[in-house]
Formats: sequence, C-alpha cells, structure tokens
Amino acid sequence: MIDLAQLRREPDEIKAALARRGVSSSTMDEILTLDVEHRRLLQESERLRAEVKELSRQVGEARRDHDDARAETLTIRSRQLGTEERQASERSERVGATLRAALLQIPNVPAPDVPDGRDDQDNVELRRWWVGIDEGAPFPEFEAHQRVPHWEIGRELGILDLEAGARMAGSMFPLYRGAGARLLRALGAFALDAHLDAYEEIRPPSFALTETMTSTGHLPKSQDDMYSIPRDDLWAIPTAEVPLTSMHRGEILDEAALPIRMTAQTACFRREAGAAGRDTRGVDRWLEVSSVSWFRDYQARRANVRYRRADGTTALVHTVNGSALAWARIWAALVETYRQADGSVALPDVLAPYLGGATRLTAKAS
RNA sequence: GGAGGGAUGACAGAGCGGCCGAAUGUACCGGUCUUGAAAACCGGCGUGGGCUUGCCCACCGUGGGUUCAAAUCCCACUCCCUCCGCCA
Repeated sequence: MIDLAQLRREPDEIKAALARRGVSSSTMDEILTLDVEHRRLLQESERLRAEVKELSRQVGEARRDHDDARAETLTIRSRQLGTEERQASERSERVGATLRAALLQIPNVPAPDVPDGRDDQDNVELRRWWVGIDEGAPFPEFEAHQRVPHWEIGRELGILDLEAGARMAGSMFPLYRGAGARLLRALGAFALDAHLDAYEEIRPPSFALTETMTSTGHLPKSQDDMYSIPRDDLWAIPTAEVPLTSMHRGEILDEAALPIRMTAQTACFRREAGAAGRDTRGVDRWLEVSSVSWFRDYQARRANVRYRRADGTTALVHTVNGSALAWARIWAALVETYRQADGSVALPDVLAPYLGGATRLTAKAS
C-alpha cells in the first residue's frame, strides 16, 4: 500500500510516478477527496464521542454525590449525543472503508530509475551471459535435437505424464515420474542448500487466509490468477513469498535482528502460469526463471511489519523477494537445452550429488 | 467431533460497570551514589490516528450487542492448553 501521508504531502510527484504504471490522475484525485472527507467525518465523530465520554464521567460524579436529578439530565443529554455519534461514526467508517479499498488497488510507486514499458519487449538488457563466455565461446545456437519441446521429451523418457496429471487434477497440473520426479527433488534441494549459509529454511503451509494474501499485495489485485477454497477462506499460495512475508505480520522487530533472511521451497499455484501445461507452450515463458523484487515499504505497510530504531521510534521494514529457481520451468529448460542427439538428457554436474551420482537421463534409466 | 479452562503492555501478572490506556514485578533507558561495576534509590518506559502542538480519539484475542458509561456484562467466532473420541 502506498503512503497516504506522502500522497497528501506530494500529490503531484506521486501522481506523476503512478501515471507511469497506468494509474490516472483522476483516480488519485478521487482518493485525495475521499481522504479529506474521511478526516472531516472522523473529526466530527471523535468530537461527539469525547463529549459523550465527558458527560458519562459527570453522570458518575453526580451518582456519587446522590444528585439524581442532575444525573438524569446528563444521561438524557448524553443519550442524544450518543445517537448522533453513532451516525457520525457510521458515515466516517463508510468513507474510510471506501478509501481503504481504493488504496488497496493502487500499485507500488515505481522507483525513479525503473524504465517504462508495456511488456517484456520494452525490458532493458543489462547483461548477456552463456556457458563458456569467459573462454570466448560464441552465443550458443540450438541444434535440431535441442528443439524438441519438453512435453515430448518427457513422454519419450517416461519422466513427465501430463495425461495422468490432467486425469486427476485437470490440464494445469503436471505429473512427474521416475527420474523426472527425482530431478525436481534435486533442483529443490540444490537451491535450498545453496542458501543455507545465510537463510533460515522454512517449510510453510501451502494455503493462506484472505487477510494474509491481502497483506502481501496479492489480493485484491491478482484474485483471478489464484486458486481459492472459499469454504475455509483460504487461497493456495502463488509463491513462498506469501507465507514468508507474513511470518512477522503485525510485529515490531528488534532492529538488531535485521535483516531477517528466510528461504523456502513451495508449490506455486497460479492459474495462468501452469508449470508445464498447455499454457506454457511458448518457450519465451521460461526465459525469466528467476526474479527479484524490492517492495520498499509497500508490503510492510499492508502487513504492518515494523522495527524499532535506536531512538525508540518505529518504522516500516522493507521487503525483498527473490526466486532462487522456478523449478518447474528450470526442469523444462534443462531437458530441452541439454537434450543430446541420441535423445538422452545430460544433467548439470552440481545436481549429481542429489541424483545418486547420475549425470544423464535416458529412456532406459527411467 | 465432544467436555472443560484460558487469551490484558517486551515478559509475568492484577483489574471483572464509572478519571483504567490499564496496579505490581521483571526487563529496558536516563539519573544519584561509586575509582568502575553490582546493589540501592529517583525518574522514564505500548501502538496508531486526527487537528487549532496541546489536546482529542481508538486499541485489554476478533466481530457484534447491552448501557449515559465496557478490559469489566451478553452473543458469535478465532486461537492456545487439558481430557475423551476419531485417525484414510
């Protein structure tokens, strides 16, 4: 969530920045108007409430003094004000809820140095890397045997069974078997182990409450892309980021404990980006196998995660999220890229310890 | 699934209709004392919001309700603990 106080202070700056993400200036004006109205109503209801409290205090006094007539007069007056107060706070509450709902829809303010762009065509390439680049090897061209899609390789080698997955869970859920299943396990273990020097490994629940999803910014924005279990008010997590970010929700952390580093491997349930189903039959999709997001205090404001500074004040933390390996995509990229002319698949050496020493996938082995 | 007990500030733990945002202790911060430290003593010590910056408002698991007035009474829910049942 963006900082409402900052929006009040620098409306033009925030508007200009958000315009780059397609948020219209009039949308922001509506929020500012709601904010003014909300504060007006809030003051009105708080003024009334203060008066009711004061009268109630005097009623107590009058009762102690056995001045029943005075107590009765004050009670009647307070009762009237109480009715007004209730109406005023309802109005304030209503506008406040509208304001909050509008704010939840507003995306994070982009950093000044982030380039504008509508889609990945506009991405700026900073660096290009490939195996052997240091030795002066040319950018590798794919051979014919590397142009076989992974679902065909998967069938050839008996390591991926999309039909079986579809039979039990629909086409969005792949089923890996044999060496293919073990390769996934190896990828996960490899990625987790690679971070154990600095990160605490977490095994979180696969589901999160609506409240939790909202605090990480996935709701209401990405509602349509997620799997839900309405009966239990649960959502299947789209990334480990959801449970990890939520671990300290509502807490005030000790500054000395920062930064807190955690890592986890989870299933990532997403409607549009199925791991290996029909929807991903575009190779382009795999070229972002890993990503890192820096939210500044956007998530922390929603999740109310703060820390205490040395001077005793509190401040929102920043959250950073990075995917080590999008393992389903990596799996597909590996079997396609390292497919050999004979149809077998060579495996990276770093995975061998996790594969019982195996360095190759063959039809026979699976 | 059933029965009972509980949820209050960083922690422990009082309060069970009327200056209670909350006693007390511990922890923490500052000071006195001390060569220094400890002890002792004194003072401070929750979070957020609003505005006329000194005041006001909210928060005692969550949400409703009763009342002039709710941490305190009533209802629902959530979570934790104990016992019984179930356990593909």
